[in-house]
Amino acid sequence: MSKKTDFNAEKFFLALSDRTRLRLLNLMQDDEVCVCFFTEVLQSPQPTISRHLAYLRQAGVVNARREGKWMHYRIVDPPDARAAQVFREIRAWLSEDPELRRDRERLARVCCAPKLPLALRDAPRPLSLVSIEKRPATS
Amino acid sequence: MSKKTDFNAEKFFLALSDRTRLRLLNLMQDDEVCVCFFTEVLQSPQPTISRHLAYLRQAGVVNARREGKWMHYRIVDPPDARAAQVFREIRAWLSEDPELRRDRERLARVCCAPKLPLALRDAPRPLSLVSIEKRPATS
DNA sequence: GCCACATATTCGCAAATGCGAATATGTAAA
DNA sequence: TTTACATATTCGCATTTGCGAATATGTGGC
Repeated sequence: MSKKTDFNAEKFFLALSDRTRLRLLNLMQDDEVCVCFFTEVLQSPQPTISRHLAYLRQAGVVNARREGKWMHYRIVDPPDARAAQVFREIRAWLSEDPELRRDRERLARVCCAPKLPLALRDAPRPLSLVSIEKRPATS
Repeated sequence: MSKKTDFNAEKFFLALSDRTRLRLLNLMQDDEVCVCFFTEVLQSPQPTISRHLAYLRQAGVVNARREGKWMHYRIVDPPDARAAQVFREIRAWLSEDPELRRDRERLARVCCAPKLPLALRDAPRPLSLVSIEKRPATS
């Protein structure tokens, strides 16, 4: 029904006009992220997260990739060059927001914690955080 | 109830998530513009235009200035420097949209027309267009 | 004061949205 | 195929939004 190319500005801004969705995008800043980490970091029910991710997908600002049972979401740049530039600047702007900063820290903490919350024992971690996690101890 | 400084991103994006409001902002690109021209160019009922302008005002993206019976609206940059940068880029991006281009042309035509539509005989024109209008004939 | 005019706000209602609860789908493993 | 688990979608329902119609407000001129 809708083609890849029907990216429009109103839909784009509507996707960004909700705090939950901004928080989700913020967590994908550096990497694709598995849905289970979104629910853990935002402390929101899974259907809520899923619905907001669907919203972002339909607006064309994220892609989903399946890996076994897990779904990874990543930011995708809009086809139009100026729109892509705008989107990058928006992300840079938002990343300074205090709550969003805390969210990213929380994601890092959750991923690197030696004792993961029960549900996340085998969940695939965001790549950038895995590399931190696997860094040899400074001893 | 709400202070000048409570500019937030969600509200900002929500303000931009509607075609009518994007068209309004686009018409203010170069100058402040009188409400009567908005209704003329967009061909929408006055209360609709007024409501959307109020929306933009509450989001902190435009200011209103009264001049006698007329109200002039102009774009105002957000207090945060990065937000302001983002807003400028957004406007540059949008100004390439075909419909928005046509709207600006239509505004120029309406303002410069020797026979103004009945209601706009005495309406104050946007400054940049007035200067075009008053340019001496090339004869 | 009254009137005319530009713009803003209110009101009522139809349509859209958001959310929790329940259910469905897709995948892996036994 | 059955089970378990991660994620997506559907369903009801309460809340919000958008719009036209009507009305209110602010201003200038008489």
